[in-house]
Amino acid sequence: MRYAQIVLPLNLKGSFTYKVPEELVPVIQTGMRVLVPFRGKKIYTGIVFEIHDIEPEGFIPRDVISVLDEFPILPKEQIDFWNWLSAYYLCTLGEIYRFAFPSSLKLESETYLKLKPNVTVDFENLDVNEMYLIQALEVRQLINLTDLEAFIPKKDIIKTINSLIDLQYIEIDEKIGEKYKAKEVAYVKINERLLDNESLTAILAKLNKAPKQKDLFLLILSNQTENPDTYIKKSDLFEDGIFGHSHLKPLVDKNFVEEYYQQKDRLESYEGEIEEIEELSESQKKAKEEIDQAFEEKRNVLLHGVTSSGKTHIYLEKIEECVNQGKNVLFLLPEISLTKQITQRLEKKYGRKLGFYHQKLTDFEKVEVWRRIKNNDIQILVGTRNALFLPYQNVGLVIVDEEHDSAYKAREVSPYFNAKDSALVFGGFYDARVILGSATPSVESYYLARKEKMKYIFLNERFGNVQLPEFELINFKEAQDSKKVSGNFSLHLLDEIKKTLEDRNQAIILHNRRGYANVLECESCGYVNYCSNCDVVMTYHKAANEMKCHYCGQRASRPKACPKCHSENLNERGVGVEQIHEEVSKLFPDKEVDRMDVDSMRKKFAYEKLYEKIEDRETDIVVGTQMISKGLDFDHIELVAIPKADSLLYVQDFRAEERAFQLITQVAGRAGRVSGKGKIYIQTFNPEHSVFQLIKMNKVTKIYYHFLEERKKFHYPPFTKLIMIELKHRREDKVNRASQFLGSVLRKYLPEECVLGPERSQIARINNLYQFQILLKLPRGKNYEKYKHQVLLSLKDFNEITAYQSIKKDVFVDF
DNA sequence: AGCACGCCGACT
DNA sequence: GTCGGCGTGCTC
Repeated sequence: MRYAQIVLPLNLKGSFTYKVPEELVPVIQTGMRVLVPFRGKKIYTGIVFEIHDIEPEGFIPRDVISVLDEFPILPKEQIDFWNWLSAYYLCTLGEIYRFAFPSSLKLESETYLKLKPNVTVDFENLDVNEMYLIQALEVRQLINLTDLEAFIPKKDIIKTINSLIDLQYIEIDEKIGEKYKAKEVAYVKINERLLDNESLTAILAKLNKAPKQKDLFLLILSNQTENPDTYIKKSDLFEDGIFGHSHLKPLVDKNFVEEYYQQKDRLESYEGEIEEIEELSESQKKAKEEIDQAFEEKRNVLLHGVTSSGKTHIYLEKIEECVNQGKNVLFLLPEISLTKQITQRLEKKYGRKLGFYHQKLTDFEKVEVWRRIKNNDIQILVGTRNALFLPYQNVGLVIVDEEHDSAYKAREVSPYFNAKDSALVFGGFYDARVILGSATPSVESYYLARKEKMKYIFLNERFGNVQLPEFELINFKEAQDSKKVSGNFSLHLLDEIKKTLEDRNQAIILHNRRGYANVLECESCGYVNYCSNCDVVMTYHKAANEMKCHYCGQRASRPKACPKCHSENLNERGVGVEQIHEEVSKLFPDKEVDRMDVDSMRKKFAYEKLYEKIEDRETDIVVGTQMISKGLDFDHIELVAIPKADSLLYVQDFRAEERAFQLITQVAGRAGRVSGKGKIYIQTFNPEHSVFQLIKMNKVTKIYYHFLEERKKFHYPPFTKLIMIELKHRREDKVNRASQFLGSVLRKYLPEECVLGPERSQIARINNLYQFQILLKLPRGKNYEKYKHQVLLSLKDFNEITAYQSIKKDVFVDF
């Protein structure tokens, strides 16, 4: 007897045991997709994680219905990776499965209704809905549940179906079908048998009465004789509007013209020239040699290269080497929108052997990448965090670019894994080497590399020996006191911007807060506009003239008067990027000032358009949020200003200073990339702040030493491991009680100093769910697994309380 | 997760 | 009296 452990695309723990029927025993393998029944007639696509012959106890397993794959879709390495993810991040395999697979690859059965054979229906006793349904079934035989909503009110559906089943008129069935459809293109050609002169004359004679058809026939014929080897696209025939389907159809019906279809890739590939990469500079060569050496010792690498040091260059060399060894490369980026430079360079070299994968592809496009990876047609895959789950056969190199970027961390959907850390483990399973690259490595990675867990390689020189930009701290308090300010800008900064523009150069202004004003406050009664779903104030967006909640997305029109006291004096408080943009536009009325933030980039191709505008130097000043710190590599940006830099530090988060450092350094890196004369202006009330001082001095080792000292002092990572448990529920008292309970259980299992909280989350309510959190600070190293096991036990105790099962619980490991 | 079962309030 | 609200339990 053979049994299989099957993972289902549901948020359920572990796998389920199914019996493998005799006929499937020779074909089933781990990593294949199978169809299995689950709960009644419902059918799911599961994945075989294990095949064994241990008879289960306590229940009778059901049979595997069928095997969907000829070869395993998940390689062994991925199965190991999933198991590791599930154990490390305390999530279920089902969650990983759902996240990893495009939905077309995990078919679910759909429920259909049909009439029972040979029934006679007594319409007298049926109500309107029942009658509708029976009549519909008599016409269409099968109806799925979603179609039903079109003619029966939603709330009556269940009732109607149940009643008709009771009457034995209808029955329920499940159907499962392939969702993926290859994209097909229609072609036409003249029927070959007619291609001799005699038949052609006869046909043309026949078509004399239909001149349009005749012309179309002649068009196809001439195309075909001109280029006998190329196909004639059906859509091309109709392009100039002279002919239509009504002219072609008779020709096809009379068998003069044949129509046929060809499958076409949805994925556009580069078809242009293939270029070689340029030679490395001396310092790049040295860095590359160090990487080679580390790889010899099977060690991973943290490549810490200052902005414009040409990390990409080194990546390209390593990619080339890896491909030449017949192995494939996975190149991870935090967001696909910033792939322009790297993909342009890779495309020119690898053409069709390059693939992309990210969440913005359509489902069918994803399936096509899956197939190409599985067929080993892709040598280099550029993708975001979800690209870790493609069915790679042999990976030799993994590159995680901008490794410090928080986009590698998932906070929205489970599994809550960090793609940067996971990539290191992933590399281990494939026996591939990993390069983490950044100009501002995360404190954690820096620490690991310094502790020799990875090879640390520092590229301290910009490409072409170009100077790093110069930092100037502007004491805004002093400027204010001496009346040398205009709005949010010191006169000194405005002067510098003016000079930059006069030289026909460009400037960037960073202000990391969306909207126009943070709060709209009533002057007479102090009323502020709260979101009705969340415990946050609504942000005023002037461009859209509306109030937006940045947490649940709710929008409302801007109130004309205070809803409480009807005063019309509403103050705009807290400066947003829209306001800075407006201010700068007024200060430089004859210059082109553009804004770049999520709100202004929402339209399709808005980013691309602005990108080109900046590239063509039509834009003089770009005002934006953190978005402008990424990917804007242009030659003529010479000045970067951060008018309200203090706002970067006043964030309640132990990583606030690290983030501020990363953001400032990254945006500073946009300046003076070619000239080496970039200038950075940081306006602050606090020029003495150690982070600003350290950035200004540009002593990298000192900065990280500072961060590490702070982390050590307050027991934060990398010196401890954090796990954050967040509980959510519609009712505040309930989630409060539940988190108190979980807190006490955790304290029972763990030392007192490890458990912090529970406490109300910083935002106590989002989308009408009240949130509480418990923070666990666990020791690193050997004991960590032991402690984590205790956490699991606590969660198990908690789950056993049935009253708390409706509480949504999220566990963030390495929070 | 989703879906059925089962126990209490608001209506014909 | 019924309908339907959602809290609870289970799925190989």
